[in-house]
Formats: sequence, C-alpha cells, structure tokens
Amino acid sequence: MTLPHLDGSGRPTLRTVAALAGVHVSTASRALTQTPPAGARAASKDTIARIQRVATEIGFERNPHGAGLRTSRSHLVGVLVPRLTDVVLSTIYEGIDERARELGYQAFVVNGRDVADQRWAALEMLLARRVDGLIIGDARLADDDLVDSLVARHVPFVLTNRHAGDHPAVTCDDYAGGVLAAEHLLELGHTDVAVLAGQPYASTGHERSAGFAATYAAAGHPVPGHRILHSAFDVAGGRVATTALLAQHGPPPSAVFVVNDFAAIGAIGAAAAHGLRVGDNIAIVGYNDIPIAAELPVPLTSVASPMHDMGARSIELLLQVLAGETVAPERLAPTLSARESTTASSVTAHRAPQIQPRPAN
Amino acid sequence: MTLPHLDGSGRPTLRTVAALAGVHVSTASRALTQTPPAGARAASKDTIARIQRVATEIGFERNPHGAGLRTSRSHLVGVLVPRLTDVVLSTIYEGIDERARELGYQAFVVNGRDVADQRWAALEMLLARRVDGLIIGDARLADDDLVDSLVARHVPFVLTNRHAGDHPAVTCDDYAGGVLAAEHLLELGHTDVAVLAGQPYASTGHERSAGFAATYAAAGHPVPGHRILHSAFDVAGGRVATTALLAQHGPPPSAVFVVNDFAAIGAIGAAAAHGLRVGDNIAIVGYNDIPIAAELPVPLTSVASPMHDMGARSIELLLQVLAGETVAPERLAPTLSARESTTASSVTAHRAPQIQPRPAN
DNA sequence: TCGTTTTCGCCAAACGTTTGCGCAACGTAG
DNA sequence: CTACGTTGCGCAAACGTTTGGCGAAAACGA
Repeated sequence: MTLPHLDGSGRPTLRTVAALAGVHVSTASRALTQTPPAGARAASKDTIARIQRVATEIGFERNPHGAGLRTSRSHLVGVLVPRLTDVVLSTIYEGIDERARELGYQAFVVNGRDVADQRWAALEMLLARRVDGLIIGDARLADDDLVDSLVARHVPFVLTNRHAGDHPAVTCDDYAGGVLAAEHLLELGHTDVAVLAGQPYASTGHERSAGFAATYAAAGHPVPGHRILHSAFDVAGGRVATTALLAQHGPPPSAVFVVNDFAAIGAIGAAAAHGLRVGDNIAIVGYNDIPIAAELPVPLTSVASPMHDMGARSIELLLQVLAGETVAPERLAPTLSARESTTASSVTAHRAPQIQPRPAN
Repeated sequence: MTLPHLDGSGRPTLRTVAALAGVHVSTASRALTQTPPAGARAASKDTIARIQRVATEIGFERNPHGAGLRTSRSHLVGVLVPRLTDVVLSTIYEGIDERARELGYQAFVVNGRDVADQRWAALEMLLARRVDGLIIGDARLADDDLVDSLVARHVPFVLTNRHAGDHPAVTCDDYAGGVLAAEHLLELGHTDVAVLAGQPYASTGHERSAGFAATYAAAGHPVPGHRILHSAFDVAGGRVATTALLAQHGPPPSAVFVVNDFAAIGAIGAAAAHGLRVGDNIAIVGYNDIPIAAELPVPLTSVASPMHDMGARSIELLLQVLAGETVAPERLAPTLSARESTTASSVTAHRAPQIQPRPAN
C-alpha cells in the first residue's frame, strides 16, 4: 500500500495528507471541511492546523468525484442560455460565474440555442452531470414544458433574463424599462411611434413593449397594432422587421423602440437603406445598453439593464432555493442612457426644446 | 438493501438496471459501455440488448462521479478564455462545445480575464475538477509560465486563438491575414498607412501586424515605427490608440489596419471625432469579421477568421493528444471581406480605379 | 478517590462505477 | 470420450471521500 504523491505518482489524496500528518483519513477529512457545525465535531485546534499545513504544503486538492459520490452534491450549477455569442447572455453568465465562485460553487454553461431539441439535450446533459441546481436563461413565456419538467422532477432552479409564471426569477424590470423608453420619447415630442417587440415567447420583449405601449396609451397616443412588429433578437431580425415597417404605406414613424440593441443596430441599417438618418429624421431607442451602443457613429439611446448583477443575484437566489427557502421573483431596475440616436435629432429637437444631456459614458 | 428508483427514491443506478435485467452489475456495466474492444469480452447479444432496453426504459444515466472515481477520467475538457463577452472567444467556444459533445466530451469554460492571477485561479479550478485536458485560448507569446507549468505537470492541452512556442495549437493563419489586408490596401493605392497592433503579448496581433508590415515593406512602402501602435482588443483600446495616432504631427495616414474588429470600431469613432469620414477620407480594415462588422453604417472591411472551425478543430486535436499522438500546430486560412470602409472610399477610388466587389454577405 | 462529562480521533461502511480474474458451460477436434 | 479453446457472466476489489458510531483519554466536580 503505497501512497499517491509520496512515491512521485499521481496526485496526493486524503490518505497522503493523513499519513503525513499522522492522523486517520477521516480526521483529515473533517479538518479540511470548513463547515463550522461539523468543525465542532472535529479535531483539536493544533491537529487541524497541522493537517491544513500539510495539505497546502503538498498541494492537496479534494477529488470532487469522490466527494460528490459520497455526498451526492457536486457544487456545480448548470446554466442554460439561448446563445453565448450574445453579449447580453455572456455578461449575465460572467456575473453568475464570478459570484458562484465566491460562494464555493462553479457554473457550468450550456447552449440551448433557443431551440426546443437543443434545450432539452442541454438540460439532460447538465442533469446527467449531477449539477446541484440550474439557472435558466431561456425560459419561454407560455407552456414551457422544460421548466415544468424541472418542477415535476424537483430540480432546484432559478430563472434569469426571462421569467415565466411565478417561478423564482431574477430579471430586469422590463415593463419599467419600456416605460422609461416611452417617457423619453414622449418628452421629445414623438407621438407617431413603432415598436419592434422581439420574439413573442420571450418575457423580455413582451414586457418591454407592454410598458412602452401602456405609457403611450396613457399619454393619449396609443400605438396602433400594425406598428408593433415581432423580430428576432439579433441584427438581421431588426433589419428585416424595420424594412417591413418602412414598407408600410403612409409616412414612417418618427421614432422606433427596439427591445434589443442588436436588433436596434439592424434597424439603423434598414433605416439608412431607406434614406432615413438616425437621430436626424428618425429616432431609435434600444435595450440593454451593450458596450457598443455608445460607440456607434450615432451613439444609440438605450435602456440599460443590470446584466452582470442579474447574473450575480440569480446564483444567490439559487443557493437560497437549495437551502430550502422559498424565494420571490426579483426585478432589477433599468436606467435610461440617452444619446444622439434620439437627442441629437433635429426633427425632434424642434418638436421639444428640452434635450436630455448625454451621460458621461 | 433496497434499490434506488424501485422504491421511488432517487435515481436509478447500475444496480437497479442489473436487478431488473436479472444480471450482475458488472455485466450491466459492460453492456452499457459502447467500447467495442471490451464489448467482445462482454455478454451475449441478447443479454446486451435486454440490459440496454431496461436502461433506457427506466432512464438510467451513468453517474459521472462514480465512473470518474474509478477510471479517473471525467470526459470533461477545460477551456480557458481571456473573456467570454468577446464574440470572437464565445464563437470559438461554441465551436469547441458543439464538436466536443459530438465526440462524447463536455466543455467547461472559465474566464481568465487575460490577467495573471485570474488565469492561474481559473486553471487550478479546472484541474481541481479533474478535467481530462485543456484548451487554452489566452496563451501569451513570451514566458507564459502558465503554459510552461502545463508541460511540467504533464497536463494534456492544446492552444487555440493565440499560439505560443511550438505547442500544439489551432489558430488562424494570422500572418497570412495581415498579408491579405496589406494586399487589399496596396491594390487600392494606399501607401501611407498605420497599424493598430493589439497587445504585444498576443500572437494574434503580433503576427497580423508582422504579415502586414512585411508586405508593405516588400512593396517598397515600409510602415514607419511611429505608425505601429499597440492597443487593447476592445472598442476603448481602438479609440484611445487612434486618437493618439491622429494627434501625431503631419498628415494622418490614408488607411489603418486594426488587428481586431472591436478596436476597429473604436478607431472609427476616434476618426469621426477627428473630423475624418471612414471610407471617404480614411480607410479602415478590421480583423475577425464579427457579425456586426457588415452591419455598421459604413460596413467594415475585415479579415475573416474561421472562429467556429478553430474551436471545433482544437477539441479534435486535444483528443489526439489525449490518445498519446503527437500533433503539429495548425493554422486555418483567413479570407478577406471587402466592404465600404475601404472600397467605397472616394479618396482611394481615384488613387486606384479597380474596386473590390462587395461579397454577397 | 471515583463517577461523569467532554474532547479527540479511529473504525468502517457507503456512494456508483469499472475491470482483472476465474469459473462454469458449451462446442469442437482428435 | 478426453482435451481444449471459446463464450458468457459473476465475484470482488478498488477509486477518494464523508459521516455515524464508538472507545480512550482528558477534564471536571464532588
């Protein structure tokens, strides 16, 4: 019975540590688990210190397979996103990853591509890996059988980015964001507006448009149905929808609220192709305030959502769920970043003299 | 001794399957491992079929902790990236993830932020998780002690995105990409050019600029040293460096090769702030051809790198390394996507009549 | 001095899987 | 009918960890 690492072979294990510290492997285990409740049951202060010193000296790292096998906890949380190449999702993920690590967990992300088959496959993979819980970034508004199945299977989870039903969720207060956008455009005097509302199954686009439309209706300028179009959450989707919008008979709207910055960039392109100059004779408001928004040739006014914080907060909520607590959905407040795509408009400027100052960043 | 899943508790295990199929657990194990060599030593065709039927019926999924403990292989590969919110890296990662899954592996990504401490922490985390191998996306050109330590510790790995030394790597042929950019600008008649070369520790920027500079030198127009600036690989970096470039005395260059699209977008902004119109009196070439490049108000000419394929190819190489084969570095060919940021230029148009046609996409 | 409590640390079983070994039973050749 | 190779499958040990139980020693009160 040789010891790993002592004979130069393989990694050190608990046995190695125990032998070097002259204690039993179980004692070593207790000394190295930081949980204070079990710590009371453990060894003397001296022994603990000695074991810990040995452990760090020989670079012992607990084998998660052994531990996971015994405890059936992996300290892994699965994250299901609709797309990782979307900076919104990858920023949320960064928030999750960072905070999870601080809390002793690790985030394991998979890509569901917002497609039924792939979502299921990705989910099964995560469960097969025995994640302790899930953060779902691609929930669907109605009849999301994947989310339902999690409930049925008693898998702990938290929704983020999009919410659904009254499941635990951390999202941006998208309705309020829509209100912000509407108030901004109303202040600038726009009464003839349109909305690119995103995919109908995503709560994000749905609520953003709802807040926007409600505010306009309350101001006495209800947005007509043909001026509310669905679109994909990417550049191409925004371009296609805007092209369709501008092809409608009658004069084009003086402002468009696009529920996603990428789609807004597509809208800008389509508007330009149609001979319109953004910030000059058409105003555009995006959503999320991704880093590139401020850097566009005509900087884009956008409703900023706290993506990073959403991620961080969702892992915190998940840990509460894992601890058996019941948690309520949370909505984080958005803010408006007004820029030239609305405020520099000569058209709108003479409609309403008060112009929002551009924030420093 | 009750069986999991039969009494409604917990997940089914191999024991459950074996009991239901009326065989020993070891037989069940053999029947469910698809490896043909061991398959020969396994059970009869009938028995195997029966076991497999039972397994799928009750939804058995091998517990990776148990298996990993026994085999000390996790079928997990770690991916270390400098930043996941960068679409270049996330696209590479998507390529890795997709192909890895096809090959029976799973990719586990972590963020090193291109910062020494974080890289090390992320690496140790991956190794603590017992990944079978690593794909490193943030290698540094000189004295990368992290990569060196992998060699010393005999951890199988493959570099991607950036290469270093003659370690196994899958990258874009960045030198060739620089040549492409130079040839394009030379054809358009630009003789007075500048380069934003990225971070000095990244092979990508280094080689792209080298290929570019060598081509210009060979054409009799060497790029002067003060016209080659380093910059971060993001919008802000490009803006800062371009502002510095344009603050130099003398006339501004007629074209700038920026080794990264995000930085190129920053360069566009800085140029605009300096009163220059891109594609009109200054030409800009980016690198990577990220999706947004084609959608900018002035579509950006960019050297397209096969990001997705790079990812897919690197996991293939890693599996070869894991199999004990020795593999040579690979460089995938870039292509040029010429667009209005160079070709619509009225300045350059009269310098050189032949204008590259804009590709369909 | 002796009982009683507390502290410290060992023992052993268990988690779910893989795999070398060995033993029947069967078929085939001599 | 014996000898032998092959096929099919069970046995048991191991992988590294955690944790309930328990005994020995130390601390304490009377």
